[in-house]
Amino acid sequence: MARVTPQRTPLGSGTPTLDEVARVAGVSRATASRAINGGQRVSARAQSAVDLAVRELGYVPNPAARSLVTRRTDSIAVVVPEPDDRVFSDPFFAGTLRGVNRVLAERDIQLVLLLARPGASTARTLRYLTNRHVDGALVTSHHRDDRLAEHLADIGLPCVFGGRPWTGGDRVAYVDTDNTGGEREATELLIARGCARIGTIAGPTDMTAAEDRLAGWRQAMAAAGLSADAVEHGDFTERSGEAAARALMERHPDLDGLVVASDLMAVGALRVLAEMGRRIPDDIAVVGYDDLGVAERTAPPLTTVRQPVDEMAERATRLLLERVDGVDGSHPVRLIIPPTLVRRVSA
Amino acid sequence: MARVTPQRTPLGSGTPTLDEVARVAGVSRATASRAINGGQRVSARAQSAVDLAVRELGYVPNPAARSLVTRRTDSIAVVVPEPDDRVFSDPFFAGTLRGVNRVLAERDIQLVLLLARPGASTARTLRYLTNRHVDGALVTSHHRDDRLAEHLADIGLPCVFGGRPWTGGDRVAYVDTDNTGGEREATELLIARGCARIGTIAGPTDMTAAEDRLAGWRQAMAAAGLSADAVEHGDFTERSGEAAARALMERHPDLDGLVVASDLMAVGALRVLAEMGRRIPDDIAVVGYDDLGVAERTAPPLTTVRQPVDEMAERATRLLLERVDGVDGSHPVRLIIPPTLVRRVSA
DNA sequence: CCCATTTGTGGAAGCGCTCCCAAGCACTTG
DNA sequence: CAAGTGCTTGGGAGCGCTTCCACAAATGGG
Repeated sequence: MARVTPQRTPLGSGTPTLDEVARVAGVSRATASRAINGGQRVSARAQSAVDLAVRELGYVPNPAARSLVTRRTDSIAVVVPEPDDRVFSDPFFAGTLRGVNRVLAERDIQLVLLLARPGASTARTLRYLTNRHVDGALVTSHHRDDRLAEHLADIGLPCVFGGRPWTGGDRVAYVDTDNTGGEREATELLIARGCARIGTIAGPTDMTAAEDRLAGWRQAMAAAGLSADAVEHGDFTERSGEAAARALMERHPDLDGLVVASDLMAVGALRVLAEMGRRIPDDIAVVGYDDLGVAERTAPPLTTVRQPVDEMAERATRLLLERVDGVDGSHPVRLIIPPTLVRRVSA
Repeated sequence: MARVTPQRTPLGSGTPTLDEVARVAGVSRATASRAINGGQRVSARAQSAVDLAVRELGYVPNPAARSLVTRRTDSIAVVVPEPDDRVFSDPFFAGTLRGVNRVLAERDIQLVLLLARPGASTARTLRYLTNRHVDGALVTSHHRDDRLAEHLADIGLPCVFGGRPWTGGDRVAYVDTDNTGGEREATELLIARGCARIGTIAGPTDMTAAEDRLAGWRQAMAAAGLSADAVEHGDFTERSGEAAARALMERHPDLDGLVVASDLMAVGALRVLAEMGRRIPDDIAVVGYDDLGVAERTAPPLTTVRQPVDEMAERATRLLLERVDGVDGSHPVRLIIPPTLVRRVSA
């Protein structure tokens, strides 16, 4: 890590320091510091003198100096081990970021976005976290191979996972939704409406949420005594949903029900089904997963399983902040938020 | 800003410091520091001793301490004065983040995402930047009212804007694309193919990109002697495109050409036109703007103006890093990247 | 009215790091 | 052989801040 141009500015000239505030306010640096940080054990007189000086000088504390001694950075990382377009275009990500941001805004904590390309830069990400550049980490969209959970547990950085990690789930806290139950319920809906040949478009095999949903589909199918052989995998994108639907319908033209592990993939599937002239839901009923905006705008509107992403993100963030504050040692809490089936037209 | 639980860990126990590295390597702290930071003026012997000690101890430098003296944080902020879903679901944002990240990855600089709700938290954002928590700022998607450009120029933080700011454009650097020229060209295409009644769905009136595109449309219309009265505004979302198209077609049912200021809005417009039974491009030709993935998947594929978002973001980031490195004082550079017309089916 | 408490204050000691500077050293060179 | 040259090296100062600690001043109870 070659550093560049030190450019050691004198600074005595520009930015005011705590010393100057103290001098202007006519108190010691210690008192000024106390007054600025919550004002415990500070007389009203001193407090207002400091306040005035701060305003007058336009003083802002130097975060590096502060965090050097407090050992806090007042920022947390959101780790996304997947910087492809996929992440950004997925409303799941948007919702997560929104939820996180809402909580952080309350407390004046900043968000550092760590986009780690799988493989190469995982090391970099890990180094950054090990450095304690941030007070904690929120990991989202992790895959089987990045052993992030274990690594983070090893370095002892407060962290919370969005979604159950593959391994190390017993060592880190995570917030998840009942993917299995949700998809089971979705499948049961199709069964209840009389579908007999139900296929599924599952998500990537290296993500727990996808595998859990697939398991839910399997459970419902087994319970109804239906054969669970019509499975195709996508990667949660619309395009992959198209491809999967095409493959599925080719192998199983008799399908009258389709359980899709994400709304985006369902959009692709709907398009393919429309092309093939299948009427929905009469010829084939379709149910998606997510309900993050797209489901209500498809043709026809998509019956789907809603996961409360905002809430999950919010809960995860609060959990993380608690651990950062040291409220709870490092007990690996897990929080499961229930999904809800949302009925529209497609099933 | 009340701080929480100081939890002053002794640290002498846990994380190794430079002192310990120096002791283990049998050199002074100064030499150890030099060895770690690029190894200028360090003998091979000392260098390898330090390297060994670092590895052995698992030493990672404390970023706060380092940045306290170097006055650098090795991180930059991406400021998004608009944390709505809009930002996230817009491929423009995704492309920007991708471009930025690509450049930062080369240099081990981190990305702090500053989502500022318009109004309230702008102050917070500004404070964060004033604090010099980051070495520089990249501002994207700014609106007329956040006087971010002036503020940033005032506090003297290195910054680059993505898109020309409303005011203060003479005080800050920015990277933009020729929105006016791009939309003019798009309009000329419609005129060339024989359209005589051309309407436009413009973007929000408080964004320069949107206004520039509208100006381009006007220029082309004026040059062709056509009346430029069929204008409707959206906010770059699909939904607003729908509404605008509906309104436009109601007021001007005779339209045979439509210039839309974003592909997302064009998607909405296409849907409305299809509902109305208009054939595209025969009854009405449509041209979009962006070409960031959606245009090639519409029905029919959308003729559009491509803005090279990735490149713009990359250039902007490089420009920012130059200013952070102090290569260029604060000369308000501006960089204009040309758009290109991409012909598909819709026009 | 004195002593025990509470409350407010400032001095000073660092937090871990970088970097200036002067000194040390092994060589050249005149 | 003395003086100059270039490269390494470590001492030490200091970045701006928080917080421990000791002390002074105010308060209150017996």
